[in-house]
Amino acid sequence: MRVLFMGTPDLAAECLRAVYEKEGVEVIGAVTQTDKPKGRGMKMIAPPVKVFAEEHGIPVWQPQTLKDGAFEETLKELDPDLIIVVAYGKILPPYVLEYPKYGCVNAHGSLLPKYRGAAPIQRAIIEGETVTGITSMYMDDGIDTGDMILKLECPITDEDNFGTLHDKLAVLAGEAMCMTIDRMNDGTITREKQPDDGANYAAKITKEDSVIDFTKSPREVFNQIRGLSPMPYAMTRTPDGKLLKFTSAEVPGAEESDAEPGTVLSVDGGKIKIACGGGVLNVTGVVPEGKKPMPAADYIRGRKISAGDLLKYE
RNA sequence: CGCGGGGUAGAGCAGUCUGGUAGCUCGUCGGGCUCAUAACCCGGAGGUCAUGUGGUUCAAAUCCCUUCCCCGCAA
Repeated sequence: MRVLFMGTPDLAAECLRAVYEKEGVEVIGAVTQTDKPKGRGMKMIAPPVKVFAEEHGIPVWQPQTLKDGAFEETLKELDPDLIIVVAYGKILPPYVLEYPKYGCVNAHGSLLPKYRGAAPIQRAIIEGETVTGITSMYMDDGIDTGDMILKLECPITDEDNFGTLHDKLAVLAGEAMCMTIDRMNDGTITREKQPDDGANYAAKITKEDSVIDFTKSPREVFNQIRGLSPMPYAMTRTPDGKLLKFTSAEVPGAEESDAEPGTVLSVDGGKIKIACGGGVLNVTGVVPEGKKPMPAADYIRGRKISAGDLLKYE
C-alpha cells in the first residue's frame, strides 16, 4: 500500500516510524510544515517528521500552502492509496481529502469526541481526566470531527505528566494507525459517527494557561503543573519578580491553611509547601529564571526562597 | 546581529558595585553518640573562580577585552 504521511511534531514522527516499519506499507513521502525560526537567535528548526524522513530516505515536501495547484500536481505524481495525517497543522482542502482510494485517516490524542483540537493531551491532564487515548478516524472538513474507526485507551495516573503521557500516546498512535491499515487490508474496517454528546475542544495552550492561580484547589494546581510539564511549565513569580516554573509537585493529605493563597508555608524536607485554595501543595521540582530544571531541594539550598514568601504573577 | 540572565568544590548558591590569602547550605570520606536513623556532634578531602602566554594593577573571582557553553523571554 502506497502511503503518504502528513504530520509535524514528535508524536507524528513516532507514528511515522511505526507505519514506516510496518510490513506491506510503502511510505512514499512525508509532508510537513516548513522549517521555522525558533529559539534563541531565531535559528531554523526542522520539524521532527522531516528529520525522521530524511534519515530514512523518505522524500519530504514542505509546502507553504495546500490551497494552490502546486501541491495538487505533487499529489497526482505520488498517487497515494492512503494518506495518514497526524498533527500536521494545516487544514486539508477537499481535493486532498478526496484523492486516495482508501481515504485520509487521522490519529488524534484523545477519546473523541472529547478534546478535539490542538492540545488534547495537556487539556486532559489539566482537567483531571483519569483516562484518555488515541482515536483513529476518517477525516472530514471539520476539526477532528470525522467518523471514528477505532480507539485505544490509556489510563492517566498521578505519576503521569504531559511528557510521559505524550510518549505513551505516541506509541499508541502508531499502533492505532497500523491496526487501521490492517482492517483496511482485511476488509473489517468500520466507521462510526461521532456523537454530539460530550464533544468539546482542547484549545491551544497559551501563556495564560501556564500562570498559576493559587486560589484554585491543590488538586487543580497539581493537574496544571503536570499537564504542562515538561513543556512549557506552569509558572509564577517570586517576590523579587523573577519567573519560577514548577516541574513537579505532590498533593499531601488533608492539610489546611488559612494563609493567603500563594504563600510559602515552609521549605522543609526539600519541598516547597504552598498555600492554595482550601489546602496546600508541595512543589518538588522547579526551573528558576535563567536556570535549568532542578529539584526543589537544590533551589532551597541556594536560599532563593523561604517561608513567608508570597508567590504571585505580576 | 531580537531582548535578557548565567558559567566559583560532586549539587544549589554567596562573594563582583566599594580589587587585598575562597565562603554558605548540602553531598562525600573518617570518627563519635544512639537500640537505631536520612537525626545530632567532631574532623578531613575536594576549586588553575568557563576560556585567553589577554589588558590594567604592587595585587584580579572582583575592573576592561576575547572566545566557547548553558538558560529564560520574545517569535
